[in-house]
Amino acid sequence: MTAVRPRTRARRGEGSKLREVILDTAERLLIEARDADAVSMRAIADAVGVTPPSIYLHYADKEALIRAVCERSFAAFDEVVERAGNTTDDPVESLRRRARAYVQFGLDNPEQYRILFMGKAAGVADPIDLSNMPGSLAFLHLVEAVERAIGAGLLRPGLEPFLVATGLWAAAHGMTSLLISLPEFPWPDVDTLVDHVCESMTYGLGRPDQRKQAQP
Amino acid sequence: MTAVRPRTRARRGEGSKLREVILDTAERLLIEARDADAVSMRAIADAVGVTPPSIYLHYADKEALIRAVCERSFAAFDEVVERAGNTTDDPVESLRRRARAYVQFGLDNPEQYRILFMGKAAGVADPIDLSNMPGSLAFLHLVEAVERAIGAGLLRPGLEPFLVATGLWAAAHGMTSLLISLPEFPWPDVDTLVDHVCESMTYGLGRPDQRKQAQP
DNA sequence: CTGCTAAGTGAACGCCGTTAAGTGACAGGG
DNA sequence: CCCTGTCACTTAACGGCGTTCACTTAGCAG
Repeated sequence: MTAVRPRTRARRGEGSKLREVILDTAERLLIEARDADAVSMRAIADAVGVTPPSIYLHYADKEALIRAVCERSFAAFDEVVERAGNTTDDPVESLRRRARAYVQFGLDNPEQYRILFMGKAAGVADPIDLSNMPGSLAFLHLVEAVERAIGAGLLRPGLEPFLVATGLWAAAHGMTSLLISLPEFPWPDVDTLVDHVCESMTYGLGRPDQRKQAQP
Repeated sequence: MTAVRPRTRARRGEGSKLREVILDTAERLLIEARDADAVSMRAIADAVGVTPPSIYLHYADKEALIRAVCERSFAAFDEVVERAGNTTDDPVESLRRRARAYVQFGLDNPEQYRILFMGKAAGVADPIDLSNMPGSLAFLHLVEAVERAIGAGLLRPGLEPFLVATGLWAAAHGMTSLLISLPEFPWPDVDTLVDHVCESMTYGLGRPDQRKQAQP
């Protein structure tokens, strides 16, 4: 019962203003409910002050609306991570700051993160367009950051940047994902965890003197 | 249309046999649909050969039934990972084999994994009982495996086994989770990825000579 | 055979996402 | 000033969902 039909009809040619209002409202309800299934089209329509079919004038279906919400939330994702990475000149420290920013951003937008990165796989019928995903650009920038670290001689030469970036992404995502889905686990402090994992991946958990072989 | 009411009423005292039949059927439909939402109680009842209310004689609600399916699928999880870890005497190699087994088990039971480890956080009202989760025992065993590796002098002394185990878990989960949710990403071969991440976490991505400091 | 009770069924409730058809207001032309 | 087209929306409904309640039927003990 947030706003029950106070809305006045839009003027001619301004029908698409409703699109924005719906998006804002859906985002608010999604954040409040922390669960897309618990946000019904009817509830969104009610909160906007409109009837349910009006939503379909602007969004094909519920999934499209929810995805629009998530994509807008994550529009700033790449930029935030990039900015965090650019606060230092040390390419390895930069990677650590990127990881921190990644995890924090996910935790700040948990349901959106869950829908975008932890949802059910798209069917073979309508596969996700990876290139349009908000995270794609961020991943490309991560690959570049890895290349800089290798180029600076701080990571082992010969490492494949793509493979390294994929591994770093998986590690950051793993922390984010588990923190979102299993909050009752006795997690250490988030930054402690992120720093530990970055430290592990940079310097290794193994004793240097026990090192068997360093692959190229 | 898999089996439309061929079922004969159970004998007296054997009502709980239906419980197992429902569980088997729900598991089958869940695997087929790869999506719990797409498996309706009515569809399960139909496939069993029974009416929907009968399910509620054995399971409180749909969530309880689906969770029962997932928990049964993951009953063998800890054992599988342990067995994989016990195929070598080298404690570090053992960790790598555990990671491989973890990821593979998740990929073999993707929807169950997604529900158990990538679901929405339980509300504050009814928090998940972590100690009863199938993964809890596996995590404890992972902590022990880490302790053995430290005890054998293969990992840096002074490392906190719990923190290390949490980081390894996050890394393994991150790969599993992303592989499940974003199959259209150009993933490297799964074992290549797992091995790379394990290698990174063991020996580090950094050049040994560039090492700054080794935290205790 | 009778009666008890376990093992189900039938029918309904209120919700959901979605669609087809209808309506009313407003801008522009005559 | 009124007519008319069309844009912005509503009304009403469909089929499906999880779930509940009242009811019935079938197997067994006595």
